[in-house]
Amino acid sequence: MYSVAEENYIKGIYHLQQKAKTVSTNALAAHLNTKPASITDMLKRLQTKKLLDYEPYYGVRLSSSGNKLALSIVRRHRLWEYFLVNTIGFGWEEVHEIAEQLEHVQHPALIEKLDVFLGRPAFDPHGDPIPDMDGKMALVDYESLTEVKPGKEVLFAAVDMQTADLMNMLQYKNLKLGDRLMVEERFDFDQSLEVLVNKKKKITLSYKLGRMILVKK
Amino acid sequence: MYSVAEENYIKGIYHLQQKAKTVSTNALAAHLNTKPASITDMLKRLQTKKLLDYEPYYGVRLSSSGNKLALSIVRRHRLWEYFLVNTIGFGWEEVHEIAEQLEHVQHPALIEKLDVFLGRPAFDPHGDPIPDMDGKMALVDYESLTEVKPGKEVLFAAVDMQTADLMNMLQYKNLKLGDRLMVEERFDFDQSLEVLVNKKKKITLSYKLGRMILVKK
DNA sequence: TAAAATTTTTAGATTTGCCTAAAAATTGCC
DNA sequence: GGCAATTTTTAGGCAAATCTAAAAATTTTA
Repeated sequence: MYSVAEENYIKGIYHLQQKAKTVSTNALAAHLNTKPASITDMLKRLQTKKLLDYEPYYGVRLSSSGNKLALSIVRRHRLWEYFLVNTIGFGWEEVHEIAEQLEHVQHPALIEKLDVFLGRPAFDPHGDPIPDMDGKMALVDYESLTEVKPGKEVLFAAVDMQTADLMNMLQYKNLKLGDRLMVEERFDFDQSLEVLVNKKKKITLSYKLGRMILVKK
Repeated sequence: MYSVAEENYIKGIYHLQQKAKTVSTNALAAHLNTKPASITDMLKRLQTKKLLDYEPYYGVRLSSSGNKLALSIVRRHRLWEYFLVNTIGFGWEEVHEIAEQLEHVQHPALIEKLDVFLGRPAFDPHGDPIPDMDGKMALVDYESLTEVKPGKEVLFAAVDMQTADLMNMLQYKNLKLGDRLMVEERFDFDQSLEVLVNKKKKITLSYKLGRMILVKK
């Protein structure tokens, strides 16, 4: 079995790999809130466990077994998030931190039983797809709200990163997954957006916030 | 917050304290599967955190804050066991090890929300009472089946310790909490028992097994 | 009650996972 | 292409939690 620290490294590399082919020591250090020297240490250890391909000075990639492990951690995390929101009534802004702990609970049958109880959900409360036992998950093709042509109606499908700050902000603006959004204006001055929500309410979103809102047609 | 190791020491001392006033280094080492030297180390650390009263060579007792912490860990453990059996369908023989991990997940609202969802159960699947938020729980006065007078009918109320071996054995003999038991014979030779279950089936129990079966009137 | 047996503590070492400071390698720029 | 800036690694150290072996204290027993 793998330690909590090891699992967090693998998961971190997995997430950063979604945006770039290989992951740098500094990027991983920032993501995991540690120092670069600690990253080098751990990469060497995970290398010997064949979870990743690590070439000093050239960044790191997950091996196929590392990728499999990452998907299983992501699966655990997202199923627990679904449970926390839909079964015991947490708000979506609170569950990320709890799921970070729950995802490391080890037991061969636990996640399968949880999945069955929850009804094998395909998406977590933030719109991210939940991998199945074999690591397969729904293909998603979200784009950021800042990239949508004004006048086109889209669906709020997911958030880019689940920081509590962001979730609280969305809560405050009363934006929920599934809302219909139409960009009415995009101002060149500060790139802020005027958005019509569900054909009723017009709200203002900063560029930074718009970037975090992922939508689909 | 306290580490997993610290919580396990506090919980171990709590359980051993149920049977004796003070807990010896050796007893705790056996209970936690560590060496006596490690126990001494940790007791000194927990002493400085005021969780216990430790007098070298004279055993240890939980302080009132240690006792409060122990009860909250026991509460978490038993609520998770209840969830695993009654919500997602585990057998009672499998859940102890999983709950050992889940009990260390830290979050101010998690256990309260879980408790509400479960309907504030008073007993876990092994018949042990679940402490409430203030550490209060149902008073139980169980006795071992080996101490019951032959001919007296009693209810199977709890098991003394939840080892997987014991739970599997009870599973095999088809004994469940709530069964009505009557000791028909107790043999002097090996102290084994002949027991009538639910007025229908007669089974044989070894002394060691009978000791683990806790009953009430 | 003194020697033997047992229990407990101390001393010193190990592993994991992290740190800081300095050295080495790579990249960026004129 | 060479110097400066940046990134990454190495070296050495630290804290938590464990271990073994030896010393000290307590308890048992003859």
